[in-house]
Amino acid sequence: MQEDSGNRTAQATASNGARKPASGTSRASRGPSIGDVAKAAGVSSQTVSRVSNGLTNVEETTKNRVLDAMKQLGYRPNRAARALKSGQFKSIGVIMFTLSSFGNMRTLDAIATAASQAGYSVTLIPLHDPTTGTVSGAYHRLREQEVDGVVIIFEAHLLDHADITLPEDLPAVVIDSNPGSGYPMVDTDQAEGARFATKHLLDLGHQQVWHIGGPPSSFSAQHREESWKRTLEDAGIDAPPVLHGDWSTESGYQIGLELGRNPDVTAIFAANDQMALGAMRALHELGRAIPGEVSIVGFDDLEESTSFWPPLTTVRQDFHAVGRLSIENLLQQMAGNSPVNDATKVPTQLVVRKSTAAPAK
Amino acid sequence: MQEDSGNRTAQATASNGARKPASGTSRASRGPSIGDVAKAAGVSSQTVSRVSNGLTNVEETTKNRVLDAMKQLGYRPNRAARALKSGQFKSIGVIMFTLSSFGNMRTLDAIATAASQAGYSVTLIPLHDPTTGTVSGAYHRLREQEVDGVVIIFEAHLLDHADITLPEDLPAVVIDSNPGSGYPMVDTDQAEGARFATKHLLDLGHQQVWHIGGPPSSFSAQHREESWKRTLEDAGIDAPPVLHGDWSTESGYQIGLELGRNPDVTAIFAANDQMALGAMRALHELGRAIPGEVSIVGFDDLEESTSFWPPLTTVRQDFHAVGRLSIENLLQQMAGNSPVNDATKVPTQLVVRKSTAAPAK
DNA sequence: TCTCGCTATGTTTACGCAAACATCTTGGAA
DNA sequence: TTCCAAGATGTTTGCGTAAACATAGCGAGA
Repeated sequence: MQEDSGNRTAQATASNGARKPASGTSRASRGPSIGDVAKAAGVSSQTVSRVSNGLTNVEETTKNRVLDAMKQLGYRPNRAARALKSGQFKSIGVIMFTLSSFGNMRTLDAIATAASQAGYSVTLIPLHDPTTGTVSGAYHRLREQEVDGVVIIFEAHLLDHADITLPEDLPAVVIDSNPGSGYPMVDTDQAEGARFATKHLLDLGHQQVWHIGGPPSSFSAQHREESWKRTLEDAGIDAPPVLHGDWSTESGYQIGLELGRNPDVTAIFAANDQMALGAMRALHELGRAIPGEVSIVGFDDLEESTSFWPPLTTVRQDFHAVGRLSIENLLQQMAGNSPVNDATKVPTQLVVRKSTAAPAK
Repeated sequence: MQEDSGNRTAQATASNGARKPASGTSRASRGPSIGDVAKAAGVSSQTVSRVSNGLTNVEETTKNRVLDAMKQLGYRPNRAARALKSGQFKSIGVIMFTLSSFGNMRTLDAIATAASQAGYSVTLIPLHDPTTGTVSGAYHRLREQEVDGVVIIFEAHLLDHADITLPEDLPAVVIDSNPGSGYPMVDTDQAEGARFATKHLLDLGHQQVWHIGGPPSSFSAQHREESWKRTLEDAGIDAPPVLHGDWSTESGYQIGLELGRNPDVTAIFAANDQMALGAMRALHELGRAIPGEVSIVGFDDLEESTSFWPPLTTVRQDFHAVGRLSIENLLQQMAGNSPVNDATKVPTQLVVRKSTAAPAK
């Protein structure tokens, strides 16, 4: 029912096909070209091009004739040809080590939306092995793929290790990096969020706030930790030692076990919701009431966090804004505007639920 | 240092350039072309092409000379030109309505990995508004973007509504659809997973298993529900009415409240982990012990599920395999092999944790 | 009436690459 | 020694598009 319709245009290819798929060139039954449309409409190909690009200097009737021909033939401009001619690819690359984190995913979602609204497609460049070799491979691939700009989503220490150098004329935006990276940066205001969380616990009357940190190699984690520490110090409190997890619930669980055994611990700020969840599990197992004996605050605001037991007080990140602003910045750069070198910070929001309360006296 | 090298070939363009960045064509300071490399190496461009494509019939010394020249000039092949010439784009499109679901994101991750290993890039086609217009817009964009194949990740009823018709010669694979869609399908073996979950509860001694279903429009949800029902019937049990959520924790919570008030309910199978989580929260609030009074099983196995309170017994989906197999199928099709019309089912695995136990007598 | 100047349209060309074909070299068989 | 086969390399060509450059047509002002 759908296999005998192949004889539409060409006779140049009339004799091949039947044999075997050959090297791989065969199946590209190309669609109608600008020339086919021109022939059908009885105009020159240049006129078709003008219509296709929305130029105004085409007479109404001619234009309609061309449009009809396009529709009839199902014409679609060939991006490859366009890119070759114009040197632009209308594509934005996203370099990332993993999609599997909640934040990255949401950010990517926003990036894809914003990019597609601006007429750009998004090409994924996954990097799974953070070694020099792999990253430079990705760099190469980037060049090959000829994107017009890139968004780099990963923790900047990997960037450093990787010794990645993007083509100097390639617009780039970095997410979750340090400000000194040389690229414009867009990120959640980590410091603000951590301050909100810490202050919330302090305001409830806790004398001390313990911290479950993210991996020290992560700039997000560093910023949250620094801000937590500074907030305590501003309140005249010496910060207790930090226990570092790796963002996973499991690491949060282990650290929660440790903290939970210490009766002095009444307030915990975890660097993300998953570690907070793990810690809550540990506290449950130890029989420590939340928030009766121990209060806990997370960071991220996962969709699930509202249904954790108890529902988790946390800091909401606006990943959507991060993604959107990244693209805006990138588009600016691509438009040739001065390289925007500032660090855009996206505000956070404290979401108070049931995992925090005043300490028992 | 790199701005006075423009007199390379033409004189037709000799006088432009200096003025202003103009419309937007400017910044594409194109890299070296195959011709530049050829000149530098003192060979013909065709020889460079041969080296670039790994053809064997080039003498070792020549090859090295070309390679050196490539490295020195930082040459990278231009994909657009290659695509234009060959009719292939070395790119796979992924059509999806939302990235924000756990499964989709894991699947996408696997797709990106598998595709890049095969030398393909991945282009995202986000669809946020499931109306006919939007989808057909996406279809058009697809054509424009000239991908060599597409993976469609969304619930198939949207496909139906959208009345999407992919170009008939465009290889496609559908995930989470019904087998009759006309496209090869790859999906988790939903029926098996639901059977595992239901049977697990039955085996523990529960006389009845209630079900929190996903939205009826989702094929995954349908399959899970059907299989749950069949499993009960095979055990000689009449299935109770199904309560349908929308996959969210909130909907699980609402349904959990309802089920929890019914003292007859001792075993629940939720169609995903998030609804299971919501239901558990409801049960906690109602003071019903898990698993003492009520056992509950989820579906998905989120990373977090192991730290839910109590840790959730659930059915693990192998999203990675789904993604990988999709790409494998697509590559097969693109290689011109017979259209693989079967439905590939990826096995599931029951992960028993602490949310299930034998019913109290 | 003629010419200038604008708009609508057509023609040529090059973007970078790689098939297809042409040519040159080399070594071995007759 | 002559000639040919096979491999190495060069030349031509066209993929689809859109700038750059022609040309044709038509109205307005002198």
